[in-house]
Amino acid sequence: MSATKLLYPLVSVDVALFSVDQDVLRVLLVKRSVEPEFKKWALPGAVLKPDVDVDLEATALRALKDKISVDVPHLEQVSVFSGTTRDPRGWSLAVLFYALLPRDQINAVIKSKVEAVEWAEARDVKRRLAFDHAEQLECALSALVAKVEGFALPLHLVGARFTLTELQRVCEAVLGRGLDKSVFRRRLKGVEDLVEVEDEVVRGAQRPAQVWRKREGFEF
Amino acid sequence: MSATKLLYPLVSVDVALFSVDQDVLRVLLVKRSVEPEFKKWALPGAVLKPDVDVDLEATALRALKDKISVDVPHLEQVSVFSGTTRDPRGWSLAVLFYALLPRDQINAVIKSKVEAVEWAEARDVKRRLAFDHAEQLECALSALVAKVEGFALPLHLVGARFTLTELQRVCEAVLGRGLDKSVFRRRLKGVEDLVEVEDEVVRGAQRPAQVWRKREGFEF
DNA sequence: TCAATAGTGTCTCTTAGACAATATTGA
DNA sequence: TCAATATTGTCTAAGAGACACTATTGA
Repeated sequence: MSATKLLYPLVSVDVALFSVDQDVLRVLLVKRSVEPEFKKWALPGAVLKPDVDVDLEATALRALKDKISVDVPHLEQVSVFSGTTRDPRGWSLAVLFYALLPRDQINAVIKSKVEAVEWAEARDVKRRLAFDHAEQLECALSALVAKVEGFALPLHLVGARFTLTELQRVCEAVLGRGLDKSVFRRRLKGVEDLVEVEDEVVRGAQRPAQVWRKREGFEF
Repeated sequence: MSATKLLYPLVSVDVALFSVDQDVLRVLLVKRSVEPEFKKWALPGAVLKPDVDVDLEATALRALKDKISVDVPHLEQVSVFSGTTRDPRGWSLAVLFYALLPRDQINAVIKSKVEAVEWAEARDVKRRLAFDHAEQLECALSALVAKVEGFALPLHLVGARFTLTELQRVCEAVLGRGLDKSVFRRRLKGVEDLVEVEDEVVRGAQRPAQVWRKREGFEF
């Protein structure tokens, strides 16, 4: 039991998969079906399999493969958590990623009979999380917020077609605070990743809203 | 040979130790004394020893322990490099840190007979580096520059006592560009980490310069 | 016409950047 | 006095934030 523990660390990957639903930023949690931390809620994760994964991104993708039925866009490495105390099995090392799922694909989550899954409010997770996943979630959330605070548009979180107001709502959900409409749109002026969809509008009981799409090859 | 390779990744830590000398940002390189990449220049590194290191920061400190004779202040995790191709020994995972050494301690580097060491210009390393260390160095440098571009003062790079002009030169060395004196000093107004040392000045063939020190418990 | 939301304009205040002016020393 | 660098001040332009205004629809 202890020889292996001491010679090799347990290397794994955890992923905070974010999406926005009903103007609320959510993160995907799974209920653990094995020991340790059996039946506790946790971020999706996977133990590194050197014979299967070409690198840690591959491990991260594998961690999500049986959780959602679509390809995960935008995987970003956040940080590493390591040491002797974070996992009861001994010396462990977890590389944390975050991933973004468009709001129109939030139902692509696979409902398994083995593992319960849940879209929890990212800022107000009711569950007590396994291992150091509460800290990891906080860390991933900070990284995402920092990026959006720096004017990056989280285009991977909106659907294929969207209005500027929808985009603003998504940013507000990520940031956890309201934004001024005028200031927000002023910023969008020079953004190359936004493309106007001509002759397409969303109608309601008000002035029609212009529809936009993402430029091919946008990054974030 | 291959069973171990496939079951466990090689986990190591590399450290980019930066310092400023003669207004030039430098990074510590060591000449490898063992295979693989024998005799090539590289960032200081260490293989994780789970029975010795409590976490990866401990591994990073150990990687520098026989390189410099003083305590390393400010160790910061940057990124992880992983995969099957970056190390000839097989599946490997390297966690990159950067560290800062005050300019007045740049001679605390231990000259070993086994390993040659060198303070190379961080932006213009003449050597071809081992493994993916060129990429790692670029990554660490970017992280450091980003932090200083965001107005953080790299106080760990200056000596115990310094003038504001010296501090400016250090920032310029890190950023790789000149800064406006007036703008720079305007920013310093509200910085709590800077403490004026009363009745101490540096004299030369000009108006004396006020001497400053770092506040106890400063972070970066 | 009105409610509702889309989209734009305007004012102020802060700050970065450029550059000038002043201060204080040793030689 | 002069050269050299420290330290401070001033002007301008760009941008953020707050908020008001106009536009266009369905009911």
